[in-house]
Amino acid sequence: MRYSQQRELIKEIVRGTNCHPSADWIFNQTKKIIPNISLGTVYRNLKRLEQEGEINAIYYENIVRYDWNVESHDHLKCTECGDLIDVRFSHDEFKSIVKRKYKFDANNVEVMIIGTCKKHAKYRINNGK
Amino acid sequence: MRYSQQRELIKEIVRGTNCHPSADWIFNQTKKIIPNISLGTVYRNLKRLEQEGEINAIYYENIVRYDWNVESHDHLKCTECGDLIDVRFSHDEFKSIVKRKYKFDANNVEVMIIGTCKKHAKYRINNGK
DNA sequence: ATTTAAATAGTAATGATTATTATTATTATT
DNA sequence: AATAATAATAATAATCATTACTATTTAAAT
Repeated sequence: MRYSQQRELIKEIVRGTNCHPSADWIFNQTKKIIPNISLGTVYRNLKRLEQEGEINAIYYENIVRYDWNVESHDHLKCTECGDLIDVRFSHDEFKSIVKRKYKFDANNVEVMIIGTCKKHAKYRINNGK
Repeated sequence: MRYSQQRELIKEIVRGTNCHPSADWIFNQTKKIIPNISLGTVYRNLKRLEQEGEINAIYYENIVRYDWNVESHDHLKCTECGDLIDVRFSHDEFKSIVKRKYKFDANNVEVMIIGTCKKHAKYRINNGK
């Protein structure tokens, strides 16, 4: 694959944040460095970087978000602030269950846990118990 | 909520299939019974039925699919044929882990297992072992 | 039967993503 | 280093899923 400074920048931006950004967010960041970069270029390169395993794509609620973390991992999604939090579970048990019960060959397991993160536990009482 | 035959039909169609249909598929089915039904009506009612817990919405890969099964359950997605297969796991362990380690209050856990279903296991050798 | 407001049909608008195409830039070749 | 070949880009149009709008219809209360 041929070098392009656009692709390098996009990769750098995804790797430089923990916010699991959308294509549009990444586009806005790249524009600060390359003002006339095209949105299509961002989409095309994100797709390619994902196919090559350089970055990870997360599908949830009709928007693709990207993640520098290409290791197998899962996410907590906070319904209050929208944040995605990385979390790591073992999927081996799931894989063996579906293999045994459904003859299904699992390549990948994606777990999304929906709830509220600790930032919003406003009225939690900690009385030392 | 006021009765409407459109909503009843939509509910019936979702409950009558195991194919985890999209809004568009449901729209095409309803048109066979109510030819001038509007796509917007289908979307509006699907959203409402979901909010009332009458049907379930599944978010994956930029398209919402619907499911009559409102019990907590998970899915296997076959990359060969696109089929979604229902499967049931306990999520209690996940919930307690994220509560303990991240102070995250989980309402819901969604597991999507990506792989190939038994229909495509063409070259599997069963030599009796 | 008449009234009232919720639901609809039809259509336009939106938002995310993909496709198209003429131009530009990287890399290989002379 | 200049030239040629072609991959990648910018700019724009198109597409697809979904939502918003509005005049009309319809369920249900009076």
